[in-house]
Amino acid sequence: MLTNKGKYGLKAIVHLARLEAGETAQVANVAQRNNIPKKFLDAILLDLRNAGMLRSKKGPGGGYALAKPARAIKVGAVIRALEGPIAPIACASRSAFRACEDCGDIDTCPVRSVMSDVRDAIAGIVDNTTVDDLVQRSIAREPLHADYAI
Amino acid sequence: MLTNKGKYGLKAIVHLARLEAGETAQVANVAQRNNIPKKFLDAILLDLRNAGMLRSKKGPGGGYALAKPARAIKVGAVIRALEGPIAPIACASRSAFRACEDCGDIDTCPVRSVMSDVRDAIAGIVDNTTVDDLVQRSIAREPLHADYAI
DNA sequence: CTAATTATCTACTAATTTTATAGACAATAA
DNA sequence: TTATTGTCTATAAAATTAGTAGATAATTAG
Repeated sequence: MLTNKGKYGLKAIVHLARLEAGETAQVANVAQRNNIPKKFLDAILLDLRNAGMLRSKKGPGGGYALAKPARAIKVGAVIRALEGPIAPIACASRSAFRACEDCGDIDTCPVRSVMSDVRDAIAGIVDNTTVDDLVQRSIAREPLHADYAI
Repeated sequence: MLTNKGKYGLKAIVHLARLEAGETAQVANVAQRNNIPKKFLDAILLDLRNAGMLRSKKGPGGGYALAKPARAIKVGAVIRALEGPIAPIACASRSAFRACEDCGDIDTCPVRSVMSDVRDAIAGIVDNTTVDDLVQRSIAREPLHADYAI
């Protein structure tokens, strides 16, 4: 499940990725443009900054910007930074494995088996989609850039 | 995310799928063998019964059994019955679509775009894996049936 | 230096969801 | 008729999510 935190974070990072090179955006602006509670976004952007995806600057004219090219930021990294492991269940996680307390034998557990497949399927998407991919798709779908307008 | 409810439900239905043809199992037994709180499992099996996957019989000698062959029950159906839609976010759900309140334009939303892909990836696994598949995998991984024992 | 601006940090609260539990009721078999 | 087993309603504890309040720190402009 993607919580509001993850959703807001993805929207915000796409917003930042669409800025001109060198430009920054302030939290208040990103929040307003994307209908995100400002205080909540404060905490979210801080997480993404601490994860190395954003850089920030205080004071007048300050704000946030990507710390690296949008094509170098995977959607999976954003989600993991904000929501933790992507596996549907801890025993199927690669980065944060933990056995269930109720589980007799992890090797024969049918739930773990299918949930590991699900984990891999999710990773196959989020770790092969970058923030730049999202920007390009958004642009491609905006009315003025639709196919029939070419 | 798979909650305990979904995990317990999957374990229980696999348990029932491993019974002899015509045999039933009582909730108390399924609960004990799988380390599931009995009262919680009561509610779970009821959900699966109401979804048409299980049949039940009251009284002495009663219990639960599959309502159809294990190969006709998809993991996705079990999860949906117990946890609702599989999409990570409502706007990416096919069965229970709902727009986000904060979303300006659903057609260009980058979050919805990638989460739709994730939804399809998850469905690709859970809707192509049956309860019988889980049973077969469990059996194949049990020590006495391991490859080296052939 | 001062004042305005903007990010950072800590602490807290409210709402929602998950994870159950209690106990009465209904059906069935011996 | 009694013991057994599923069914149903109501409730509560625990955990997670979603936010808010308010002080602090850094930077810029004047």
